[in-house]
Amino acid sequence: MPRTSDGDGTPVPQRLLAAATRLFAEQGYDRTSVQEIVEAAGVTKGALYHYFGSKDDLLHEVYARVLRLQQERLDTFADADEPVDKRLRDAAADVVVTTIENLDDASIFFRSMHHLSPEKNKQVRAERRRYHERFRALIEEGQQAGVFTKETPADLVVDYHFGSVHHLSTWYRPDGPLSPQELADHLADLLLRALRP
Amino acid sequence: MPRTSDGDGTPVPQRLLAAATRLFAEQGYDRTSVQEIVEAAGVTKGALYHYFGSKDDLLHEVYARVLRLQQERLDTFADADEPVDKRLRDAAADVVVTTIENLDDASIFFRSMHHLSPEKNKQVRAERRRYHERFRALIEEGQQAGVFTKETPADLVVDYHFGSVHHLSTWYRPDGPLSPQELADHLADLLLRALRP
DNA sequence: GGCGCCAGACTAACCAGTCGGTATGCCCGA
DNA sequence: TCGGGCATACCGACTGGTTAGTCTGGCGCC
Repeated sequence: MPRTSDGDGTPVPQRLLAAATRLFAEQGYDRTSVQEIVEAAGVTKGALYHYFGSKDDLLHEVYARVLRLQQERLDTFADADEPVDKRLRDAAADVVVTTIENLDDASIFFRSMHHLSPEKNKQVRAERRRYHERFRALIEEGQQAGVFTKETPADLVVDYHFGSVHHLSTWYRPDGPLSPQELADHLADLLLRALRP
Repeated sequence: MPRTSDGDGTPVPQRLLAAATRLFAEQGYDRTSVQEIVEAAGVTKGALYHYFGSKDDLLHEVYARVLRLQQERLDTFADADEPVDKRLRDAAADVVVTTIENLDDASIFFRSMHHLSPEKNKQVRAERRRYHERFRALIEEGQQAGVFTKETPADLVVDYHFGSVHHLSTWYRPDGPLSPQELADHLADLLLRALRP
């Protein structure tokens, strides 16, 4: 009964995406063969190339999914009806929690950018920039309002914080002493303290 | 006259290392063929395998060089005869400058760890940990002395800062408005402000 | 009877590492 | 001072294995 799914109920494209995400995170993009992916998803190459144009395409889909999710969440927090320092704090903490919940995505995101074709890379960078700008705007708003110090350019602060978020996939261990939320609170504290006038 | 160097004066092993560093940073480890490396260095495979055991070995050498340099510099700053907040500030700013001066090394470092053989990976991690501990000790010393807040565990602060340093290779552009030193000062400021009690 | 969905053999390209061979300088005995 | 043995430094063709992507065909639903 071949009809976009079998065995378990999830559709083939999603199974492929899930398998690819896990394998890319574990072994890296180049070290993962298309053969491995299709075996992990319980299908064959025919299926993969039916739904995706190339291996590169598969990677691009992973990026698209992550970007969409993060942007949505940021918008939610940034648009909330709260004082700017609370909005920033919530957004900063949320991105940490979300990243931890999708650690595979995160390690792929930063480690495999250069495997995307130039045009897809450009596209991802553009979306990434939008995200960055939104976050920066939040900080600038606080700086104008006098809630945050103006000593450090907002751009730098954003990169400082996201550097640490990016780094999470390198050192965070689920069996560590801190829950994702506790960790997120700490990191958000660091950011907010660094912004204190 | 083949005798460890020719054309320019630099010895062949160093030429190979330099070529490999550049290419690994530009294209990633897997995307760089041994053939490309030897061509960039102006030799052939015979030469490469004469000096290095494997492609993996070459990568390991890059890591060894970076680790040695960073550890040396950290030790210098941490052992200085200065108050703890100045020592931390200097160390934190120096690692930024050094990283910018060797951006290729930095992007390889975090992007290609998983390409090292398991045992070499372990070795690199161990050395990395030593570095981390030294830095953490500095922060803990300040916390004990009451110069830094104890609100955030020292470990976390270290990862927070190095996350941003790591991230540098992603967004830093030499033609940007800030000199490496200015940027380093800003990032060190952020760290110190986040640690203010 | 056609179309979406997929299987799996096949191909053309590439790549790390090997290996037999060559060239050069150095040491040491005669 | 000569020469021959030996080590170091390197060359480049070759091999065995792997890989992304193609293509032909078949199965079942509408």
